[in-house]
Amino acid sequence: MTSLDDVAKAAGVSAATVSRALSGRGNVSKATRAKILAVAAELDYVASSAASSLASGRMRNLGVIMPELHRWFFNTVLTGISAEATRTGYDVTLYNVTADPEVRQEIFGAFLRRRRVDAVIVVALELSDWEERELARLGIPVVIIGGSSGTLPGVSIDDAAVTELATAHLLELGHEVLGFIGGAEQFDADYKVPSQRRAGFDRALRARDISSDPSLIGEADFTIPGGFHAARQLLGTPGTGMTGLVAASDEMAIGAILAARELGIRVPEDLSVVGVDGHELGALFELTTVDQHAQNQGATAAKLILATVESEDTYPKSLDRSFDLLVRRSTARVPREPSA
Amino acid sequence: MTSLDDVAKAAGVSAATVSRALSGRGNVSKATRAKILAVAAELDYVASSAASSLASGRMRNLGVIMPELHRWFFNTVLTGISAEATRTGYDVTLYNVTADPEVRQEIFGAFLRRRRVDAVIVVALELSDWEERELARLGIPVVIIGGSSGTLPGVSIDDAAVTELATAHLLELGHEVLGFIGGAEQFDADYKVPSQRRAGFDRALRARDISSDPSLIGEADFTIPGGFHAARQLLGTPGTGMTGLVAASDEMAIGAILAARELGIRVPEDLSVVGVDGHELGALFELTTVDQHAQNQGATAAKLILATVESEDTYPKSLDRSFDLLVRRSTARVPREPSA
DNA sequence: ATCCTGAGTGCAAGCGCTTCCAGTATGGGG
DNA sequence: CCCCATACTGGAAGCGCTTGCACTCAGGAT
Repeated sequence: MTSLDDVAKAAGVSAATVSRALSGRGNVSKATRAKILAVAAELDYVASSAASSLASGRMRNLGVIMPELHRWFFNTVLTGISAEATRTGYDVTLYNVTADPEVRQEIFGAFLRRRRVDAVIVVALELSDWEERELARLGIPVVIIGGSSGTLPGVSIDDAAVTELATAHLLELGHEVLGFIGGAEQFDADYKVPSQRRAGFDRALRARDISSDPSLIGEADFTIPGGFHAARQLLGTPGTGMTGLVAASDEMAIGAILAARELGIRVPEDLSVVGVDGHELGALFELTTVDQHAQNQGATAAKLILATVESEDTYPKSLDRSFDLLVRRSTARVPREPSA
Repeated sequence: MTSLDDVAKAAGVSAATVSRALSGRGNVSKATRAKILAVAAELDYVASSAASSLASGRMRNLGVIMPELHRWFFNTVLTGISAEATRTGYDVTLYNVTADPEVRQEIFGAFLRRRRVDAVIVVALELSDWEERELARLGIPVVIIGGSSGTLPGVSIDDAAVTELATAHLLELGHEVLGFIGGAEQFDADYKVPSQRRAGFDRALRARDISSDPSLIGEADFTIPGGFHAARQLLGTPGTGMTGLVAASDEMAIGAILAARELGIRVPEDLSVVGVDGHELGALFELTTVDQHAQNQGATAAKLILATVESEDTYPKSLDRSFDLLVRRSTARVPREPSA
């Protein structure tokens, strides 16, 4: 392995100058820099990250903490983060916090404290006080995506607004008896998004003075099978008059469409279904949804936090937290005579 | 931040002894070790990874290279790798090689060469000669999952055997006219799994002296929509007499089931469908499949390579590359009078 | 002509660990 | 009772970079 000194000798300058030339910090004359760059390329020199980190305190490494990788939101956000990090020359270290509390404690209490990362992005994880304290103790920038924290900055979208928009869409189509599939109570301790999404649904109904029927609220785990089972129950109940269904995630919405098909309920003729996410699979099911630009959320968070790390500046003022209604064919004007 | 020296002073021993006590290398008396452990816990000491890496050359970091994160196989394998790495005290650094050749070159030519990782797992990526050379140059263990290399060791399953098993299952049920949905030609340059899976299908047919009908071979990209479109085309062709369909991935198999439903073809009464993977979603569609234990593949690869790194031993001799047929309800005995 | 400023460079002191080596006990074998 | 292996421990030399500081040398201001 060629070292800094090798380059310095070959270029006839000191190690300090090579370091400055390669890192861009400090003054080096044009000619010297060019020479050094040439020699470094020639010798195929790549700096040792450990040495560089130890001396400078900078790791060029971004930590990402997420509870799982299977669900669309997570791997999509991660893809966005990774792309942005790579562009900026940063590595991405993934900490997959599992349900096992020991693993979780190990990650916050030990892994992160090795000072491996310059910054941390936390994805859809509700942090305990202890975890927030551990994070704060690291003294590095932290950003939250998909979730919130009293003390930590986030780039999350407005999780109530998305379902409110989805619900309003159905209301505008004339639907008055709406069902909702969202997060189960037991999730909320760990993850506030489900209750926010639910709140948006309620808000939209309240704005039109429509009361929601508690028997039309289903609970699921944001997956396709979860949505399927919840929807089958909702749709199997006779006499509800439900003509529209809002699902708090596209995966659940797709599950609901599958359930409807199985029960012989036509979408959108008998039932309009709208989701939230912008999942790629939505196209296949012609699902109307609120696209939350998840990959972009990841990229934005990464851009934001890396800018902070690099410039030691404060966070930029404006963030793209946009989302928009993507109307496809799973929603339609309310039928004249409601089914069931 | 408390340092090694702080602990040494507080414990009344030298830094060398603290290092030995904490790392487990070298001899330290029981009493001294206990004292040091207590003091370290008290001071909440965690070693700086940069310093430790620089001095020892060990990173305690596992690199994972994958081309994408969306498809089930990738995030499942990654989950397995991550769990195992965390258990062993290793970080996981994710390199998401995108389609952009510049990114790819950057990762192999620069990121990996910073000596950040002790070992690399390459997932489902066909490497160019240059890439293999770069990897070899790092002088660290490399393992391939889902794919192969002439020179690098792999833990992949036998990709022909899985489809052979799936196909044999249909043949045993009496099906004689089988369709196949697999990878499109253009993928093969980058990724040999598709052609292997196809080879397994052919082999099973040949073993029973059944010739495969080229018009019953569909091409898709291993996703649900891909499978859907390919199957719709296959199933839309009248007069083929096809009663069984083998898909090279569960996602494509699910797409095929959706296509069949749309066309009014009953599964399994009119058409038996079998996939390969063991995708969680398979249960919802009652999909018969060949489970390849993807998460376990990731965990196995990680275990293997971390053992190599830790002990500087050679690779273990026996590996679990098992897969097994999981019969659900998407396959059935061939109908008396074939449909269409 | 003299002073000051700032660009360009090298020296050397670390960054916080690991580990080789040497030194001191300690205990069992002869 | 002596010797020597063995178990512990500390000293000190790095690991390969970064960066504060000191120094030189021009060129512009006075």
